Amino acid sequence: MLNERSLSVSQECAECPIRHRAVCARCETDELERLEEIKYYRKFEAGQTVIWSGDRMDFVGSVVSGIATLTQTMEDGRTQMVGLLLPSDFVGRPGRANAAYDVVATTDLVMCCFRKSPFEKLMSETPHIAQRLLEMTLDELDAAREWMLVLGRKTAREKIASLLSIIARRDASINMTTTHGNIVFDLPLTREAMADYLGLTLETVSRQISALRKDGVIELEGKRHVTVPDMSRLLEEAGDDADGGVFA
Amino acid sequence: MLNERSLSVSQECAECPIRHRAVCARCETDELERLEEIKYYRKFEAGQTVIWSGDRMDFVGSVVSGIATLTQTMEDGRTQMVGLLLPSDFVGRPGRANAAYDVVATTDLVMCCFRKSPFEKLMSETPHIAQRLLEMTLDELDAAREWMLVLGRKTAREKIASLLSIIARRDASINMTTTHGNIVFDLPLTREAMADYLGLTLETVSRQISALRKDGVIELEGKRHVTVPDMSRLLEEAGDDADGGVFA
DNA sequence: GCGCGGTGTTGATCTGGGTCAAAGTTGCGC
DNA sequence: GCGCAACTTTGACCCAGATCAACACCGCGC
Repeated sequence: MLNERSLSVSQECAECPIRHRAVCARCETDELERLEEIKYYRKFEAGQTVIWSGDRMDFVGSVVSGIATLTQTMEDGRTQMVGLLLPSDFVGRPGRANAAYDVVATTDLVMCCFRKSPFEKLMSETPHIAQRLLEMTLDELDAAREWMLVLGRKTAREKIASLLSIIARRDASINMTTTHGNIVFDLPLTREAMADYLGLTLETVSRQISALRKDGVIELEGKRHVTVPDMSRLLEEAGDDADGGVFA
Repeated sequence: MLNERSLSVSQECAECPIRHRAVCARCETDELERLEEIKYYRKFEAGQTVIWSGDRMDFVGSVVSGIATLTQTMEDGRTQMVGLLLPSDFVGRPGRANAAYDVVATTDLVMCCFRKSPFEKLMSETPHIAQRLLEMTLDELDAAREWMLVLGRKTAREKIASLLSIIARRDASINMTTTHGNIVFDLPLTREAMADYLGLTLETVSRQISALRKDGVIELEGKRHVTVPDMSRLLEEAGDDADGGVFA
């Protein structure tokens, strides 16, 4: 979690992923200076809604720390998570006035935001920003399509294994928490949120997690702390070839 | 279908969606001239594979006429369609060497292609190309996420209705084939392809289409020719609010 | 006209995951 | 430390859609 110190003018840039990854990788000095003018931070507590689908959205931004979800809900209450936002992920769509999805913080969350219209102006004047966003959007599109295979064709057990694989990988790239070869991480989602991501019920999620534990594919400490003794085994359970699959 | 006449140098630009929609909308003359150098057409017959997942892909392009599908296949043969390419849709990913999905022509198909590396160079020199691609990619991402809701949370009947809605709409925007209020179109997909799109079996697709016909939601002439007497009824069956939903 | 392969329909049966219900676990405010 | 609420697990039963099977339709080559 970002402390006040790190939010001071001189420090924040080093901490802000969008500055580094989406906008600033190849920025010149004058662009950096302009960015300062339109940038601000927002903090949310676990459970808080960042924005409701349909609401006016006058900013874009990226996750600095914490986790948020993107969900769609039908009138009768069925909900489907369509994206998981981890640190460095970009939120919001240049050129669209209203949010298309509910964005909800599932942990305490810090976002680095940019007012939209100046951001768009900056983008139109700075070619590599659009290119960087294109690259990121294409990655998201690949992830969404990979997830379509999970939702459409995988069994409940494969779905759980796929989700654990993704979390393990994303988490590893941030925290590098491995203990003598084991991969160790905390589930950032409740069983219900996992169910909404996977197109299952929470009961089925619970049962399949129990089954994977019973079969030694994962180890559980409490409800959330997971150890994966053999990642290739987990990938196999997910129905991916060991060489990549969901991680492409 | 494009005839030879329309492929001559002076006519083709008017017919080529990418030129108009993805690249040329705001091009200057010199850019148009450069584009000519790297542009070529490819034709495919129904059933032909445009490119296999994993193969080297040295072009990007867009569909001029006909329909293609984007599919993923697991080792055991389960397949999931992750995209439907209709005229004007863009194919390929700047900055990636190999195809991520199988692309298959489901009807006779004409594509307008650009050799990739000159296209990328052009893109880096012409800001609005990257911006246009970003816009298109964001639209595709929205479509993919909309489809995640269909795959994860809708019933078989709702899935069929959702697919019919999408085809009706896309088709209408191209052909405007409505007869005194009715929406009329031909299904461009086999029952099996529909099943692969919807995460169902072909038997279930067949049964649900029969059920929708029996209930008067659609009318069928032969296996493929569909009439929708009441579009809002179809949208209701799809589980979308009448105001947009899948069409957002 | 006939046979054949691709496509589509329909029926019978099975089953993975949903639904309903109950009880266990954890953490927090008082 | 108690009580409550949120979260999780587990069991019993059910049903939507898968699977297996048979047959109908249709265009095409001979």
